[in-house]
Amino acid sequence: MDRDDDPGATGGAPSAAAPRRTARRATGRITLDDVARAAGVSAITASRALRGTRGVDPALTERVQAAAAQLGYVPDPAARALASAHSQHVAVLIPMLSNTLFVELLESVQRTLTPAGYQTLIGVTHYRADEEEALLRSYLAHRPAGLLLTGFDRTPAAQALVDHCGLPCVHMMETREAPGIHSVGFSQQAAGRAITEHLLSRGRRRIAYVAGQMDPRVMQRADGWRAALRAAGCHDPALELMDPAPTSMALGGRLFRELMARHPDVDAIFFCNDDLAQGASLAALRMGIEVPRQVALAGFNDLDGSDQMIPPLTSVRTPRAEVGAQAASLLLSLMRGQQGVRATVDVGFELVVRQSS
Amino acid sequence: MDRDDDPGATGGAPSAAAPRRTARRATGRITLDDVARAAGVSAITASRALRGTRGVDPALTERVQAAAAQLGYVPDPAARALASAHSQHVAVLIPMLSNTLFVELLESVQRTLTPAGYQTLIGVTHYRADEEEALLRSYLAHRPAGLLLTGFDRTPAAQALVDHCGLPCVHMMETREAPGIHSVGFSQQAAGRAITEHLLSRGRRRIAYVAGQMDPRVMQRADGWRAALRAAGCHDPALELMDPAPTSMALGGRLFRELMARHPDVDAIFFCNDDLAQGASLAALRMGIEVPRQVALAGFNDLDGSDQMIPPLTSVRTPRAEVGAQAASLLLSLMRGQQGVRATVDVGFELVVRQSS
DNA sequence: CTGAAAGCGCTTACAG
DNA sequence: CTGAAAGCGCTTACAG
Repeated sequence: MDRDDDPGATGGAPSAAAPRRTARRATGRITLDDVARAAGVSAITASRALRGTRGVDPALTERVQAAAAQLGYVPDPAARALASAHSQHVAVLIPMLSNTLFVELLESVQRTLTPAGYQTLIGVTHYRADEEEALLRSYLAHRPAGLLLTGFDRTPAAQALVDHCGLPCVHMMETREAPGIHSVGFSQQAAGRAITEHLLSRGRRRIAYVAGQMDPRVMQRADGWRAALRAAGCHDPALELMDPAPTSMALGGRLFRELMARHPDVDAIFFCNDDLAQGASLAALRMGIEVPRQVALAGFNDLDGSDQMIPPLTSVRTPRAEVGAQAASLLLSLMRGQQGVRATVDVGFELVVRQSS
Repeated sequence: MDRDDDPGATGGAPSAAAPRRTARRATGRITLDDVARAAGVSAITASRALRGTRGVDPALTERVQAAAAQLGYVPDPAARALASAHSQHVAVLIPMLSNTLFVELLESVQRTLTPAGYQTLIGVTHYRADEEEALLRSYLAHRPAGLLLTGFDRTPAAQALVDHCGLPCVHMMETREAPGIHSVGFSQQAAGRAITEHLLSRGRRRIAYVAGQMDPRVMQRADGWRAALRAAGCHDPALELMDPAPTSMALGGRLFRELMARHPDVDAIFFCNDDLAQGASLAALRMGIEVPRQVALAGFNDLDGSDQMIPPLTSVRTPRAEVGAQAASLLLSLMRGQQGVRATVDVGFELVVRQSS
């Protein structure tokens, strides 16, 4: 029996046989109660039907879904997080967005996580341990369902937060075999070594390493460069040129000029990132330094434009999209409590030899 | 009197003179109640003290803050959002992160919003109206405190969501004078016109417009280009070359070759974004086409590397950091309910004339 | 200036 | 397979 004069009825909410339990909330928001009432079930059944919990009568599920759709019901993430102690957020911490590498990584992560119903909280650390710690603290308060971190280097406090939060966590870009640690990446050291060995195979002996940013992975590539040169008996520490500034084409040009002025006998340069190598390539062109005749150039990450340089740049293609996709799906498995997932995924890398070397 | 055998006491919570009202929560989380108890005040007073609501005894405020610090209390954003109907989130919707323009815009937004206690929810729309609408719907469910949108073009449904959510909203990158609308940007049309007039002033008459992405602002720049050429009596619609693909150096090279093959008499090109112009510059170099003698090149946004090109590229410097900072502080004013804020802020643009034109 | 009560909108055990 | 009760951790009125 429908009482149209019911003072609690504010508008044409579809009234099923179910009794009106409360008047429309003060906020005006359409709630689970509204849906349950419209479907003629209890709130908890509506909740289960909407979340796809198994063990609900299919007929009821259908009725609830129809009611939700008709009312335009959108679950309140805050209420859900408060009640269940977990949000549908995944916190993703990356060092910098101005390096397109991380933009591609992020896009790939989202392509996997979004369809699975998770929302990414993007945090940019600017390569600063203190910023990462602050972000972690703030994001953890939001009770995310999982964590996606870049690399392994962080403050002890940040590490403690990660260790004690009890949340599934996957590390990206580097790999590390350790109990309870999940990671997707490749060996930065091996990649640095491989490109240096390529330059050695071209007969180069005075091979420099030029880097910006100096983050952990840049240092690991330096290790690879050093190891290859030591093995070949031609390592010269003076040919290591590092600058803490973020990488850019402008910085690449500047460091190239600096290096060539100081060591005119350098016959090859390995840059920690392609933007540096691109800037160097243009500087060489301006300075009349022939590439690769006088000096061979090699970059890292194979970014947009490297194949457009004159001559086209040799680089290392790093599968960041693959890293993002695999890290995200590994995290999904962990968040779903699946057993027997792989702890470490090495996606490898690929030398892209072009005319600059 | 402290009863150490109290079965509700699970662990060494600092027990002040205040009575234990409830046992420690099942979740183990440190709550406002814990802080209030430790400080010997009620939960609501602790809440007010921590939020800085005026009208709390300074002595109490100090005691509460000390207790919170000592216990390592972190407010629960979900509970706060649920109770107050507003989170400390600001949803920021941008089209793409692979265009560094938006990365810089975003960084600038965060530099203003983060210190003010707001957290940015970054949403990337990929220039797709349907993705923007979905993001809006999802973010609105999180009850953000404010909205930062890129431009004005969206689906009617998305527009309705923005209109009816009643949330403060600032539009970025473009400006529009309309009642109730807040925007920070500059005239894309005027910028397109200015750079074209510059090329005209150099004596060029066969001036092409080459663009990728074809988003609304790219089209507005096209309008400016068209207007300038019409005014000069030398507009040729055949010299408008647009491609829906995202801009990149590779695309710039391809479009340049295509244009020069089809219209060898072109004597200047205005590119909608610098990455296209950079790719074209390198293509010209490879093809032996002299810049600017045979064809002048001009880009847009003055991105990293444009001053490294051979010759250095003429461009339009767009103050995206300024846009981000001003948009964020305008939004802050609106969220704080301040009256008499400026509805429209035009931050202008600047021609950067280098040797390519 | 301070507090007791109610409620925000969900989900988690616990019953049946 | 379904539901009534309690509770998640805060803040909003409403009193005093």
